[in-house]
Amino acid sequence: MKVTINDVAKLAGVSMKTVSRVINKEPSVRKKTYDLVMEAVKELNYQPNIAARNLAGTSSFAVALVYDNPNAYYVIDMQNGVLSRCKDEGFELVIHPCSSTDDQMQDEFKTMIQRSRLAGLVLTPPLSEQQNIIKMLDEMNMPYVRLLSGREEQNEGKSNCILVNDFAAAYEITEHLIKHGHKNIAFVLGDKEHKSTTERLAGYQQALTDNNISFNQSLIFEGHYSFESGVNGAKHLLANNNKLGVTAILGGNDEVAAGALFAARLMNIEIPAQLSISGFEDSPFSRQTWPKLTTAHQANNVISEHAARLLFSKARSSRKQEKDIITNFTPSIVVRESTGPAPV
Amino acid sequence: MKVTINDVAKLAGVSMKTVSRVINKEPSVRKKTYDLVMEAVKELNYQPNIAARNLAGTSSFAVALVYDNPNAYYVIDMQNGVLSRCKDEGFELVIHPCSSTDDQMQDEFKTMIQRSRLAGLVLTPPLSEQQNIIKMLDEMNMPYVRLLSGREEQNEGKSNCILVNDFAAAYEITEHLIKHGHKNIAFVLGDKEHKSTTERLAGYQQALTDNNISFNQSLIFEGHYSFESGVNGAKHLLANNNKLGVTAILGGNDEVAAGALFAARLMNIEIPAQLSISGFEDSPFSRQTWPKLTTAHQANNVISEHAARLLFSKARSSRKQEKDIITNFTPSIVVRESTGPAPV
DNA sequence: TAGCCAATTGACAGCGTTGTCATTTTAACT
DNA sequence: AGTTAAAATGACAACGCTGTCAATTGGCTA
Repeated sequence: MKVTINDVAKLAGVSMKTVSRVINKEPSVRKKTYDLVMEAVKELNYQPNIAARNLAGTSSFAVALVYDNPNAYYVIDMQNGVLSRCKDEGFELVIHPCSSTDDQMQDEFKTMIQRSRLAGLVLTPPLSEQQNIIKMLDEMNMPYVRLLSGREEQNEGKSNCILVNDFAAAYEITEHLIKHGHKNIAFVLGDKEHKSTTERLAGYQQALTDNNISFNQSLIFEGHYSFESGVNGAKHLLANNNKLGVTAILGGNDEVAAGALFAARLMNIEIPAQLSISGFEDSPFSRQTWPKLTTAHQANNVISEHAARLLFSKARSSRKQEKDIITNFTPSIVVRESTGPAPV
Repeated sequence: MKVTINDVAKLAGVSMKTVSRVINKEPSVRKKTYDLVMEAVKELNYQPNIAARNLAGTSSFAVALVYDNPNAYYVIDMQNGVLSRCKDEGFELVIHPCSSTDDQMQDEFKTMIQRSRLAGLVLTPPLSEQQNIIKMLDEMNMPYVRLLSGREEQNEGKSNCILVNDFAAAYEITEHLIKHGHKNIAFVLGDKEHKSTTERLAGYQQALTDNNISFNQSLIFEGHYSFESGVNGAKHLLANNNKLGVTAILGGNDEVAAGALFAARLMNIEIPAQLSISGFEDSPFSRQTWPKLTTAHQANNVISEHAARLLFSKARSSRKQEKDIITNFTPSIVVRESTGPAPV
């Protein structure tokens, strides 16, 4: 029942170590030997024992995904992306949800790392922005990859980051609206603690500036990344029979946009005839509203898969200090039914 | 940096094996010795090495959660529930999303099991209903716990199941509506392949029967567990200026209900004044609609935690064949703003 | 053909824990 | 105090693999 590396070695007529070399894709194995071993592996349907590999080897075969995010869609995408890479590379995935506001979090985090003997970690926002965490990992000499909201050109002192260019996404969406004749474009922001919020706001402002539209603070609603916040924000912005003359609303993310959409409906405002609404992230949420949301597609599963790939390469070549790698992802706008020409 | 069981043993002045006994909460360790060891453990901040435990021990310290469910909220709840138990018990969690329709699924599944050397698995619907999977696990003699939709009294040939009583939930919601004067209660069903769908329908029918309301097939819309299906279902049921005289709609789950809600709004139907709507599951979804949905609360994180607990106890006492344990969870109705008295 | 270096392969110890079984200690009896 | 069984503890091998380093092989030059 249980097939060990020794069984394979015997069948192939080589030593255990050679089988090990083949399994681990080490160089300096003759092609002929390689084939011989692989044949035996297939014949016996040999499955390497992860525990033994972790124990014996100097490096481990597990990575952790750390998150503190209430958005289930986001988390699932992240997991699936990392997981698909893990499968290919024979790694295990340890998921570690946590609360960044919890005092004990850091200790617990450390415990988890020590227990699991990780090859590395993937950090998602907002944890990826937390300096104490980064510092701890550096001290432990533990490889990690961070997912951050940011622009490539701003990369100062950052290393091993995957940047999501929320600035560009917001710019593009705003420009899309401007091209459709919108001038009074409101924005229901997400949590201000999140870098993505400030980046999206900045992109929005830049687009206005580049199109000679002056920024109007009263069109900005400081909210949260939630449906309710979208409802409240839209209600506020459209108050008094739309005194402000808002013709478009950017939602901080899709949930916020969905909330805004709902509030507008309650006020008997036609979407997109009377009001355009857009979100960010292209979560399933944006397809569960009606009309469907124009949003900025952010391929979280692709991004997380990339993060995992980066982490693996980093973990493997731990001796030669790789250059600090930065990868840039720019969401692309997806135009659906919730945006249209500005009403005349 | 790295603290082993040997370090603890030396500090405590006992053998490694005794430390091992303490760590594993084995009996036959004197209280005094126990305290001594625990003190040393704390002083050194000793963390047992999972890989070594898995390798050396006869049983392993990892369980898998297997799912094939597009509902992100559901999956996250399941994960968190199992995970919290894992943390307490020092187990690792391996997550295994898969596609039950995929041909290769079963092979891949088997590979995963062999690689990970699991203590057991938690199976969620619809995989938990698939006989080929169950059979395979039985043949492999691999412990598992199944989450199923069903009623305790129906338990035939089932073992180690956690039953969610969707029948009772539907009954309760239907009765709630009947008590509020509703007679023409429509139902937008979920996927008919899911046991939960037939169970919910049966509960609905029983409640009608018990209250002398005849079942009307035209009030049933066979849909899917999706927002869009809810929209379509409601449109269909309320067509022709509500020819059928529907005063309430049950959504197959919260997503479906949210869709129905949206469709109703589009038709300028006031909720709940003119139409009551309810869902199932009490996912965050039900709080992201407006008005918030009346639904049947199903504590998935509690359920999954319970499943994990059951699995651990099963995995530990593998020799004595425990009696086939069945646990029953009955969702409880949560009345929010989407239901009210029937219009007169 | 011998000689030499690099490429390839193998022998063996050891990773940190637990299972087995032997040994010691304790408690409970004569 | 002496005996005995039970409880508590310890010594040591083993889990399945990889790192180290030594041994072997092959290819090439002289």
